[in-house]
Amino acid sequence: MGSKLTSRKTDYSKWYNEIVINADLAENSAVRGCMIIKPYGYAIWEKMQAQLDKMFKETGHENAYFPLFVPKSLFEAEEKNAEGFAKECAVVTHYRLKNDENRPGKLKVDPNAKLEEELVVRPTSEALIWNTFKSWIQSYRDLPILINQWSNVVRWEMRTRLFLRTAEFLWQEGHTAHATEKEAMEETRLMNQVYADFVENYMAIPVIQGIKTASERFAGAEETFCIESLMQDGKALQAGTSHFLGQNFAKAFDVKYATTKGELEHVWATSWGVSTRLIGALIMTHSDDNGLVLPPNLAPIQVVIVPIYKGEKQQNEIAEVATQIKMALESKYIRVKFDNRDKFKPGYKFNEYELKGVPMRIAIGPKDLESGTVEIARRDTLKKEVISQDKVVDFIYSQLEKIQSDLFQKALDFKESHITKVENFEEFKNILDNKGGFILAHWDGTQETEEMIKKSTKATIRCIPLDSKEELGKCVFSGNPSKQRVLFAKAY
RNA sequence: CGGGGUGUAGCGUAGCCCGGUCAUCGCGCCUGCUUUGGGAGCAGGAGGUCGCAGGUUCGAAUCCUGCCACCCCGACCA
Repeated sequence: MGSKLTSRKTDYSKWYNEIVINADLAENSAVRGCMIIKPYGYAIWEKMQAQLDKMFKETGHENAYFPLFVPKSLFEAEEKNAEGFAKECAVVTHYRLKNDENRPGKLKVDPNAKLEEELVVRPTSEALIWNTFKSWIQSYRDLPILINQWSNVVRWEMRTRLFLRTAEFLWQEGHTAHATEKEAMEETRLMNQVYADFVENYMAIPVIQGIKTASERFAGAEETFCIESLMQDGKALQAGTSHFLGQNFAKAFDVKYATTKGELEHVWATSWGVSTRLIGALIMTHSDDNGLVLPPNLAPIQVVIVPIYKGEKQQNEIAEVATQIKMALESKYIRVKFDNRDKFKPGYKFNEYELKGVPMRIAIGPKDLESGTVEIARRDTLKKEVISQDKVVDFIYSQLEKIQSDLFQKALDFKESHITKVENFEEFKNILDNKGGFILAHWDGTQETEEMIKKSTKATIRCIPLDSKEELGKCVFSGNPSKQRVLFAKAY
């Protein structure tokens, strides 16, 4: 039980569109890939976006938008960042097509339309944004700059995975500039906390906050904070990251400010982002074999009303009751859909909305007309109850809250029961193979050990948890002394 | 880029090893009637250059050659 995104790919595709981009960007190399954005998935993303946007603004950020294309010379300015992304960049080399004389009616890239300088389709926007920050910052009075951008980015991964790793994805990227290291570090931590709050309270997904090891760090960052979540199949998923960039980008783009004493200093930076990958996390955390299970706080439709009737007369009678209930719920800001389509039978609709994860369903039939009741079903538990019509609004209202907290609690219980402390490598491998989930183990702090463990088990260090306490021990792999436990898991 | 696999109707597939009324079945779609409290039933119907191009043969979805596309596993990754 418990759904994996992969095993349900076909099912989920039923209500999603697929947009596939195939492009020949250069004559000698076919550059291919696909982007998958699906209307229903997008509706969920919109809800997430609205809430995150609110939280960003509450923490003092404002939205801006920067170009899609990054001139190559600009892209390569911060070397580590450029190197980290070099292998996954889509590159625009030409600006025109023309008729292909060998294939009538077909087009080919016009070799005469080669760009002087190639344009990189942004895999992330640090370079562009820092190039802009350079012109915005002269004095300490200009700081801090707290910017967020909602955008799409392209990363040409070798292999894609629905929602988790698509060639193009939607995300937000926050970029901030600060006068002091301390302030930048505070910002990094703050935004990681904002992510944790959002994911736990709105997505009902428990997370572990921590910092990444050097090898897992964002290219160009000094420190990467993250939130790690656990999927139902026991694999970990990085749900969001917040980077302390130090002065790397300021130095690469020569961004200096005058201090109160009139001295020139490089500014300190952060960047942070979450993406449509979160939709994947949502699916893999809560869904079951009947389809999606959405937390009420994010469900595009929170309540669906399905009428059951024989004949037009009865349909009209029920529609009247349904419409009243709909209006009453909407007055409490509950998102309701009354599905009065005659083309589908009730059973079909029940299944359809279960597949879509609508948290609550109200069914109204002839029996209910007589007794003044409705039947209410919960998506997460699949339990049904008959409620009198005058109590529907209060009942739904409280149940939506309950579903939200129950979903979180269930996921939390799962996560807590899948964090295992191990003391030696045998145990480590055993837990990994038979139980899955997170493993808390001692690590000697070296990259070699991390690499060896990864090679032999495919488990990586997800993070060094923020709340981990100092505890002397021996590295689970090398036996060398260790000061604290770190969090391992197989990850997506 | 390395290793495996698959291409037959909108989707999922049988047939291929053993060439010959084999283009199969399910879902979906259309029409009609009956149905409607958990994905309806019956009857009828539409829809296919069997990935593309060659070759072998009296005859190719089936055998051979070349190409193309896609999928899975690895390296890479939010």
